[in-house]
Amino acid sequence: MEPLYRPEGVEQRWQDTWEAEGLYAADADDDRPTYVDAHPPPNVTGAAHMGTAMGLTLADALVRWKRMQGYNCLFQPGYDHAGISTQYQVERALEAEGRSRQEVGREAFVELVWDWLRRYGQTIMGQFRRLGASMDYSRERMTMDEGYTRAVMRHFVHLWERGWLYRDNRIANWCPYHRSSLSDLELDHVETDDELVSVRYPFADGDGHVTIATVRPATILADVAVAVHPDDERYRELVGREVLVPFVERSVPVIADERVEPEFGTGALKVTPGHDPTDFEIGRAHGLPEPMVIGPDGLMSEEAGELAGLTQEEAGARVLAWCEERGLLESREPYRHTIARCARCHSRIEPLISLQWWCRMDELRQPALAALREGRVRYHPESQHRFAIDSLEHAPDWNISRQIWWGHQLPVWYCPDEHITVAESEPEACVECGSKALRREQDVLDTWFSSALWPFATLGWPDDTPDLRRFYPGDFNITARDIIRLWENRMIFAGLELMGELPFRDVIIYSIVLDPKGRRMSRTLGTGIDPLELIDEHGADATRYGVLKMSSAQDVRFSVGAIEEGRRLANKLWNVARLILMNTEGVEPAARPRDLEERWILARIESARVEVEANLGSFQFARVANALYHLIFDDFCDWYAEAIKPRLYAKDEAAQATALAALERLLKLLHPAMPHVTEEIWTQLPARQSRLIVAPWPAPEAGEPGDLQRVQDAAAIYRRSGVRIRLDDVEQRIFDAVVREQRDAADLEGEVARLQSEIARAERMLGDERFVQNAPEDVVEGEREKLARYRRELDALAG
RNA sequence: GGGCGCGUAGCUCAGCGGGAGAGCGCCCGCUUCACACGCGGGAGGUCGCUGGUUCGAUCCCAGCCGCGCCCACCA
Repeated sequence: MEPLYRPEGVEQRWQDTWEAEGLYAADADDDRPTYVDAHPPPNVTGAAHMGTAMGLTLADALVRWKRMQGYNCLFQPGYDHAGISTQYQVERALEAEGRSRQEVGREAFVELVWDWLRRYGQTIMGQFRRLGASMDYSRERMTMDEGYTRAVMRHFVHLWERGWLYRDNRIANWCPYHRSSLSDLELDHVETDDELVSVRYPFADGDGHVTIATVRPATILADVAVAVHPDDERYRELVGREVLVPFVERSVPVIADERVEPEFGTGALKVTPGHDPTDFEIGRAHGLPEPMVIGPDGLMSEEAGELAGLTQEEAGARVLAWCEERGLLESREPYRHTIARCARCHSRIEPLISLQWWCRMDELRQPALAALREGRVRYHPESQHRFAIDSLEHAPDWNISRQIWWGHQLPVWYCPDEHITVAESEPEACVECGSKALRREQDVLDTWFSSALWPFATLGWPDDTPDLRRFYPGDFNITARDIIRLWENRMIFAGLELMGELPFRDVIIYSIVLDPKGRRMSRTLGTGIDPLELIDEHGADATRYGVLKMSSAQDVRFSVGAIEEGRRLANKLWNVARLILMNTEGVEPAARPRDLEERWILARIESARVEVEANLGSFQFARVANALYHLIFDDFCDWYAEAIKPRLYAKDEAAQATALAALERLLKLLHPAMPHVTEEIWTQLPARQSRLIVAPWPAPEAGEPGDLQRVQDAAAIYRRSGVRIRLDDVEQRIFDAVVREQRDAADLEGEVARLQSEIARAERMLGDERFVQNAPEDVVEGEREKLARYRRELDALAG
């Protein structure tokens, strides 16, 4: 064994070995209790980033822990076809060759995407393996593989039969680049410098005008009304009158609607149902027409008359010029506001009316809401639980159709009379009129419509499979905060609706990893950090440890220091293992504690076991990392190992056997966090029955009462004394003796003074009736214990 | 605009009602036979600000100030 631990070859070897030996595999015939994570499937064309690495590490630590506890673990790997995102990447690649998707045609384009996936996809599972994620890679799935597609079709048909799907002309976010509608969740909102213009709308029947403000003068052409707030004194008498829309000189009514914000602009709103979501609602409420003057390409459409074909900027300029000539342009001022852009291609979003498929949320959300409110499924941390309930409660109907080509085509057919037939596979005839001239809906489903099925579609649903019976429901799901509404809540209601059972009990929301300057890590900003580079440089164990350590708060700054700490920890563990292994040849591990420090370290490891279990169980991973670090550095190495060294050199068999037993337990506790280095050391221990990855997790063990306390007292004094251990002396001492020995060399005066002042302080507090009566019992008890300890220490020093 | 969170040692962060902590960095001393990715010692802090509750507040409450993330149709 080299003195410097080098993870490079070691980690790769163990990853290969564990997988080859089937230790990651989940078996439906294995009837031990199950532990299941249907892990978030990354975008098939993506690369792992820090968030991916964090979610994966936390999940893997839990899975490894439970595997050692004897659970039949399923850690499910796979990919999401990620409709819009993937299509966008392939389109970009096409454009680089000077071609467009339209030229290629739909069928060929979809084939191209598949080719692309075969070539560039499938890289993330390599990254997952490299981090040591103990997934059952033989079960890899993709949300568009054959079986999964059947599940998606069944999902759609099921919702249709329940009467929760409908097709309607509604205003939707439209991306002119993708030529598709987008859900609200697929947008970015970007601050933009714009211009707010005020334009006069003259009364149709006389003098005077109403002034409105707009940032999009081109949409004036599609105005159908001017709206004011019903309580707005300034305009009350105008309601019911008619005004002339500039440029088109169409007469439209002034109406009253509560959606108008009297404080904004002039308090009068031009109503353009075709191009604005609020206006659309107002228009529907008042039965107004819904003309559109902007087309799917973002340019002015035929309905814009002489302005057809112009960009919105050009058209807007023409409209304003027209107004200016007639004295209708009141003002133009710079205006900064946020506008919606496509999260993928950053095109400016056009709200347009289009024919879309929708999923009604009213009934679907109810069982999920009840489950959340009753705590049958819990988000961690608690604050996210409240957010999840709130966003599910207010979720509007779900636009599930997308006008793109890559994805699950809706299982919907239309006859020439536009009757709708919904079926899992191609029907023979229209269900209403029997017509055989059916054409299939061209739209595809929102990616999340399929992702929502992940916890059970990966197990074979809609078929009744042994896997499904064994591994559903799962135990937890772990994800980033911004996915709660997109995915987590939808898995919850889909699981309840289709399986009749919640897909998991716990949802863990991990930290958002910011760059060292506190900005969001982003590939486009170049502020991302590639986990693979970290693994190459520091090792997977070190990276895992660092990620655990960083995972405490809601937003965390990336700090390479945490990963370096992990590397030092791995090295430290490696070296203390060398010390023990080099000096215990031919000895079997067995806890045979004789001296106090031996009883103490076993008790200390036991207390660490309790701490690790409690914190893994409550998903407080940073505390796990912290507990392990101090256990190893402060207690096991600096103290225990130093103390027993002479006995190891002297081939004291009881000490040797105990050291091996202690090391064994230590490795087990550390394995979920740092699996590779621990397994590597494990194989070098004598008489191994199994791999560490499947070795039994330590059972609770009773120690000698008081051991931990007594040695900690001695250690505290010893450390403060400033005297280093002299190895030849250590062998003979038991700790009470050590303390006596040290006191001559120690700064006794200072130590005694300090203890006396502490004792005085504790006595003062305990003598204060207000404290004893008012403070919580455990606090008072804590003070009593401190007082007792200080007195013991003082006695020990006094000899 | 709404929600959530954060301001503690130069940096990254723990602690969350009774002694101000860790790791890194810095200073001093150690080629001690597991480890210099180490060992021992040390310097460094009005615990963002202002009030309140309490015998006592870094910790609880309120209000400010600063920062971040998520969300959002004020034209």
